Amino acid sequence: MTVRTRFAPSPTGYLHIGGVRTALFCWLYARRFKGTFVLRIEDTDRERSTGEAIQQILDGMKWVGLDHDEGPFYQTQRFDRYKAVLESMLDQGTAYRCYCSKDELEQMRTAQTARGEKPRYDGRCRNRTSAPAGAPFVVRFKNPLDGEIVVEDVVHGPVVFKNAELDDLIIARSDGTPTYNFCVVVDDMDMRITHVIRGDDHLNNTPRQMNMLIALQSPPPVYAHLPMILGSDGAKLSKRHGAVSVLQYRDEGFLPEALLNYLVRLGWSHGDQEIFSRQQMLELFDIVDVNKSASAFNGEKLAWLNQQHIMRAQPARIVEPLKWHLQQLGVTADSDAQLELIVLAQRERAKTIKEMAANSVFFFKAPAAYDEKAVRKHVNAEIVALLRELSGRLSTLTPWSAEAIHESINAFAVQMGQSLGKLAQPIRLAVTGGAVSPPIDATLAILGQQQALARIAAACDAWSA
RNA sequence: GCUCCCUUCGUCUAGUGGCCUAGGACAUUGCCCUCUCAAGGCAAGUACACGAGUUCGAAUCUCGUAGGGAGCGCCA
Repeated sequence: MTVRTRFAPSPTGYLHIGGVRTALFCWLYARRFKGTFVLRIEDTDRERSTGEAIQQILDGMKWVGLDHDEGPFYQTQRFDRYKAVLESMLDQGTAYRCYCSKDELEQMRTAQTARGEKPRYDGRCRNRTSAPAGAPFVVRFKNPLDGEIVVEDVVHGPVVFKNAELDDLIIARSDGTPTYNFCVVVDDMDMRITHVIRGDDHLNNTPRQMNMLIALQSPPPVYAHLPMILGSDGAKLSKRHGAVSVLQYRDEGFLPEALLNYLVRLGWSHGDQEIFSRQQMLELFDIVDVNKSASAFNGEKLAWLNQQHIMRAQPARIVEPLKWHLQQLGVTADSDAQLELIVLAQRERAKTIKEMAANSVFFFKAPAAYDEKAVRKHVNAEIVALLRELSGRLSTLTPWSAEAIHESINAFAVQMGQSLGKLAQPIRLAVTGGAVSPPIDATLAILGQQQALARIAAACDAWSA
């Protein structure tokens, strides 16, 4: 039997972290076992589903690189099929028409709640023989009255439900449209899904779905209910901490591989290993290693992982996103070769590509001003004189490489009886305007001889005035 | 309220009866390295929710308690 998994978001909002984690586990499991990953859009709620949300989900999935083999399938395009299954269930007596009004149901529920019972449908239309002519009705699934149904969940182990606890759920509304739990069952059956991997907020739906599958004489799939992801405060994920569109992480300068690495470690681990490439996740992931408890989202660890991935990536990999972030800051960079050098120089001092871009603007724009506090600390007349002299030497330096620059400055410092630090900081101020940058030799090398010398000269002039 | 699920450092986790005076990672603090900032290295503090039981021995098994979460819609 080949593995078939599915990710089935409902397009009522953007694709967020929780959704991506679910998708990731489905995708990983399918890929790991050479199976098929199906994407299905659950858009039966026409009120809340939007085309924009669908596009967002597709874009998000694409960005993180979770590619599907089949789909996307849309439930709204399968209504005929649902209708057919509905009819056959009615015919076979595994479903029945219920004529109870919403008011009647509401009364029933309040009465039950008042008695301290779980609100549920009491099955009063279950054995109805006469149908009120022309009255509106819903269709309910005829759930078994007694016995037990056990969900053999891969992450939770066996979970037992008494059928008596389950009521007859509505599978078609009075307007004839099918409801979620029913569509899921028909879809999973039709799409021959072998492993249903989803959030554990669905665990309570599972026994009903299994009962329907049994009624349809279709063997239930394997279930794996994933623990939830909580916000950083331990409460439900909200916009404050993570429940934003996954695409926002792209815009904040995160690498998709870092995000996936972070997410895969929420509820899953492989010994003490923290950093996983996409390839390693694929080789090591198994749903049976997933743990049961919910986990809190931690942005700091995500940021750390992001930096780790930035540092490990081929510099060329970072060039495109870096360009994009620079563009956002009004800088157009065209030399990929130079950008690769910038990545090399900056990657251990930026947690995100956005931050890297912000730290790198000076390579493209001469400083408009100099950090006053730093100038006071590092610059005086003597230093300016030294810089002018050093500048003269650097003007004849060839090749203009980091090594050569380092040697030249070092030799000059020794000759003048100065420490390298005494000289490096003022040079840094002159060329960047601030007190922080990559090593001064690399910084000057990337800047280019002409630009570096021009900036030093300009600074000396400014500081002499 | 009822049903179901969950419970190891602040956070993510290792751990499946003796290797645990509980390991790793993020974060925090200190030190080292050092031209700045980082990165890196080293070190420190911090956890088995609680209570019974089983056992020679329990973070690991059982039961109870507490706390947290989910579900109980003509939403998905």
